[in-house]
Amino acid sequence: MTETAPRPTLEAVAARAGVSRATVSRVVNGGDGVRESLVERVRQAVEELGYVPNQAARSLVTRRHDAIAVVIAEPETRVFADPFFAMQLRGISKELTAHDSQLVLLLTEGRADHARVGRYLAGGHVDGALVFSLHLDDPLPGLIQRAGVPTVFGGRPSWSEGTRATGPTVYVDCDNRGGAREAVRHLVALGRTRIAHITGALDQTSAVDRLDGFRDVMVDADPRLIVESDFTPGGGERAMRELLDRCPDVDAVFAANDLTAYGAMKVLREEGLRVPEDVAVIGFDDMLPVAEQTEPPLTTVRQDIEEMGRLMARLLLRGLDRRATSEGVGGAPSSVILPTTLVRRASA
Amino acid sequence: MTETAPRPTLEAVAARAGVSRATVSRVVNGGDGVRESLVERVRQAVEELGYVPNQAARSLVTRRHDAIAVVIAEPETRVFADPFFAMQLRGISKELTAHDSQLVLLLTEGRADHARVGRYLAGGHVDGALVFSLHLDDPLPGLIQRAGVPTVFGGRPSWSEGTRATGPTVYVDCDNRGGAREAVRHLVALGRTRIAHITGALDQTSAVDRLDGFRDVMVDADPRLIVESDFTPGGGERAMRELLDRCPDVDAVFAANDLTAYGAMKVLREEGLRVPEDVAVIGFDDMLPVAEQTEPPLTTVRQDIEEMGRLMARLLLRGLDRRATSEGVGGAPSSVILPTTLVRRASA
DNA sequence: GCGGACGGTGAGAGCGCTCCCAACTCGACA
DNA sequence: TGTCGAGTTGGGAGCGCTCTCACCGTCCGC
Repeated sequence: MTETAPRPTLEAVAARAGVSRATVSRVVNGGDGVRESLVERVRQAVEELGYVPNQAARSLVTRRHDAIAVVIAEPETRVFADPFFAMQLRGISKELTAHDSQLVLLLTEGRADHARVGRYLAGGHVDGALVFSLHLDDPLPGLIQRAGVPTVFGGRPSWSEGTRATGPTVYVDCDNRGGAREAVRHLVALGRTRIAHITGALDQTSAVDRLDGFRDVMVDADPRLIVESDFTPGGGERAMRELLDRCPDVDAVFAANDLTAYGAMKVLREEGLRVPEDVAVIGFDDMLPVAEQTEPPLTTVRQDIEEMGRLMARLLLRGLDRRATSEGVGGAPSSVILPTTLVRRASA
Repeated sequence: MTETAPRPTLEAVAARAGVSRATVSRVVNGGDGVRESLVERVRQAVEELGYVPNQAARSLVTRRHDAIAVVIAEPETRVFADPFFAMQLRGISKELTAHDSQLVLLLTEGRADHARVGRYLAGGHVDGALVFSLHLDDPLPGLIQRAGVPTVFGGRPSWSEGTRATGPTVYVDCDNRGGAREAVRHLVALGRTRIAHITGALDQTSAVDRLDGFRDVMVDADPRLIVESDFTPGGGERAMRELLDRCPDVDAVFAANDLTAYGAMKVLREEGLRVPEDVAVIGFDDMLPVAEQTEPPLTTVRQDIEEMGRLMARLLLRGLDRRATSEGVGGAPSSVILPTTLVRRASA
């Protein structure tokens, strides 16, 4: 347990370097407009005293924090089990690093956490927030809105159709519906007729949109061929069992994501059904560690998850810069929908 | 992109409630020693204005932040692929929530990140830090020490034998060496004679300690039976291949963790070797999602990872409270080594 | 040789909050 | 009736920093 020492202040550095506080501040923040010899002297004093600016004091006046919160409304167990988040974070992380901003990860699980995260955001610890994995009746957006923290959402929020009081909602998503359509059309093209869909968690728009895409193609699908699930491998297993139970004649499955497809394929194998001969399987996400490891390799809808993360961060940062400068340069950032592509491997 | 509104200050609330700033502050911080009627009036004013305290201003004077940083010195891809971290975070999270502190997760990957994280910690954003997954020549501890942030380490740091200038290092770890010994003894008891060890990343003390435990039992082990790896499934596969190549007569493997064991078993299966008949396998961690899913279920050394996380948080918080109050109450926290237990399943 | 422009520097206000201390109000008690 | 303390409340300093603005010397042009 390292012990704290009283930390030197600007004042101390100023005294040591024989200049004013203002000059030290200038040097610490870039050193523009300060004579070279003084810059050097101040730098040395900073070094000798081990001076580090007090962020609280700085933020108090600048109202900037050089930190961005990433809020994921899922319990740790799921966040860490799903490579999806890792990939988004990777993208975000890269972008923020380039902007010299710190990434602060906040996980929320349950009401109490929501309130705490709300307070954290409202308390002014960060300049903005990237919010993922919203659920339908999530109180989080409301809290964030009240907190007045600029936010970009990952995935289309449920209210995205309308406009909130505070202005347009900015989000980044992939073309869930279009991607789903393409996947199902592919199954149709393969001559499959009993095409099922294992949905994602339907309290999230991505799951709803993919389901809509499925229905776009299978206009009058047998309702028994649609099984609700939750984006997890375990959920995929349960759903597949139920599906086989209801419709033993199913010959294709479009799973809401790769993890679900993985679980489904596990059950198919256990039941002695061959993929793709007996049942063709398509996933969604193209999560490489999953999709390439399945037996057989998974046909899936690719979305560039890392790029989504990067884009979210970029939109947020651009929005922040915009308001910091002359408010209006370059136009307000708006939502982005990224395209998807069907990746054909062996499972369908 | 939600827009910011100018946020009300204490002053504004005070004016609205017709009291002084000091009184509002008292109410906001618990309301002790304020007449009930005033408390009510202030509460209402707070509500009406949507007042939220400015943390920067508060921290500036209290020097507290009610936030703890968790620093993991691994790239996102690994952090999110390894359930180990998820379980620790779960424990930490529970403990911090109970203490009403916010968990701030910082991942560092590479030099640049280290510097940024160092600055973040030194900048006084958090009250303390929990640091994981240190590597041998990590500059992080040095930076943290300079930052003067109270820290508890997860896993024994390499310098733990000595004492640093700033006082004793506090860490939480499990009995890696003892656990390893027990595992290997079990293999010996099973009558195995060609017992191999696939190590973890040897720039981490946990891997070194487990290797030492292996050697404690296999005093004059054939050096070819020790293969270096890196705690990942892929690494386990590669190591197992190399091992089979070097010593086709191997009849038992003690893997440095469950993920490695998983990779090794995959290779054994591919090579047509039966577990445990031909080769017995033992892992380390008892990571349930992995250990129970393998074919056959994995015999392994259990450590209570979640408890480790909880304990780390508790030690840190206790240390912080101690210094906040009369400095010395209850004695300085010291490191804790948790016991391990061998969990016998089918693989050995 | 003088006024003005200009780069460099310091003084000081103030960000929003906490907390010490003085002041003020009562009721109790002598 | 005067005094005292307990219980409340407000005033004001100050946390460490940034940023405006006034000031000071220099150097240029006329």
